[in-house]
Amino acid sequence: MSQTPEIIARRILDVTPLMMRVIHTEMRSQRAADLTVPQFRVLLFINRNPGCSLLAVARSLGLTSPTIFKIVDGQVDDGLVRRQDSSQDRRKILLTLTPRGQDILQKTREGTQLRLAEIISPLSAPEREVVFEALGLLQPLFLQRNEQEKMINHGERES
Amino acid sequence: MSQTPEIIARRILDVTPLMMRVIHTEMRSQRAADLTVPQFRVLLFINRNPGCSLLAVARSLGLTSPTIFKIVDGQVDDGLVRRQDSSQDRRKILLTLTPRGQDILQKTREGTQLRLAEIISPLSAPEREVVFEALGLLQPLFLQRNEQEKMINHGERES
DNA sequence: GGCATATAATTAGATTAGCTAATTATTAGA
DNA sequence: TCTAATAATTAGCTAATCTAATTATATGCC
Repeated sequence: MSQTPEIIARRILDVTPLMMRVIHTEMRSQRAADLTVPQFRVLLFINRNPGCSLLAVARSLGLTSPTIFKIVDGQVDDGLVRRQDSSQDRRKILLTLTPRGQDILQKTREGTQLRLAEIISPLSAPEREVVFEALGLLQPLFLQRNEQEKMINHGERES
Repeated sequence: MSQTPEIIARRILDVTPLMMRVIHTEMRSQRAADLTVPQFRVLLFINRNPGCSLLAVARSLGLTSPTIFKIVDGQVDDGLVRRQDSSQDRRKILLTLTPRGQDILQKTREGTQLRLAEIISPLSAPEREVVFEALGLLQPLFLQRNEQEKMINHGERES
């Protein structure tokens, strides 16, 4: 018998905050790096998009520029991110990771991934298959949803 | 071919913050109720376990008692939760929802669940089955992990 | 029965993340 | 050129989270 979308939604609502909480905790316990989840996500984005603007980060994470500003500001102080003025458009800044930022990003990613891997290790191979497939199904749906919301908030601009 | 726990972990790390972000946004957009995610989860638990203690809420959500205390305190002020002394154990308090709390919980749950249901509506019935099963597999693992962490924290304070 | 210890709620104080609104500098356009 | 829009920033607020400490009560051991 098939589960309705409502039942699935209910379960998403139960489980997602729980997972998020654990991810938070695991990430903090990475002694070397000690990044929070938003900090980690900012580093990830800058790593994938070197030379991006602050606003680009904000849009991609679905947050506002003051929020990203604060996070990036702390990361510049910590020597993880470099902020340069743009010569093309002097209103903009260009964000890149410092070597230290790259290093810490990689360590945190590896560490947190390892802890999560431990947590899910009781799953059998077929069960892992199910989880993998499920997350693969959910990801594009939620990505798309985020995009839609940004459109609504910012009007219809292209990045 | 089987996915390794590391691959699954990576995917959890990609998808969970994304889902969380959408849940947050959807929940805030419920104009009638305007609950945050943690507030919502607290109400949910008290609704399922009327007369529970503060610590029971904290444990079940994987948070500390001061955190829950603050949330509940606000909800008592807002007339959503009732706090009574326990006659059996006078250290404890008994938490129940007020009618207003029940009402707001139901409205928010319906609203947010409906939005989530919309988001996942592109999934086919078998795909929904996969998602449902996957979340059912993950939930106990992450719940258990939360419990373990509390143990560890307690233990380290003594040593 | 009385003291040591454990447990439950709370308080205090700090940090991080998030928001909106306002400000400043710069670019673009009518 | 003067006005609009855009990018970064600042200011000031709220919420959620933590650890550490405090208070009240219960439990268990001698």
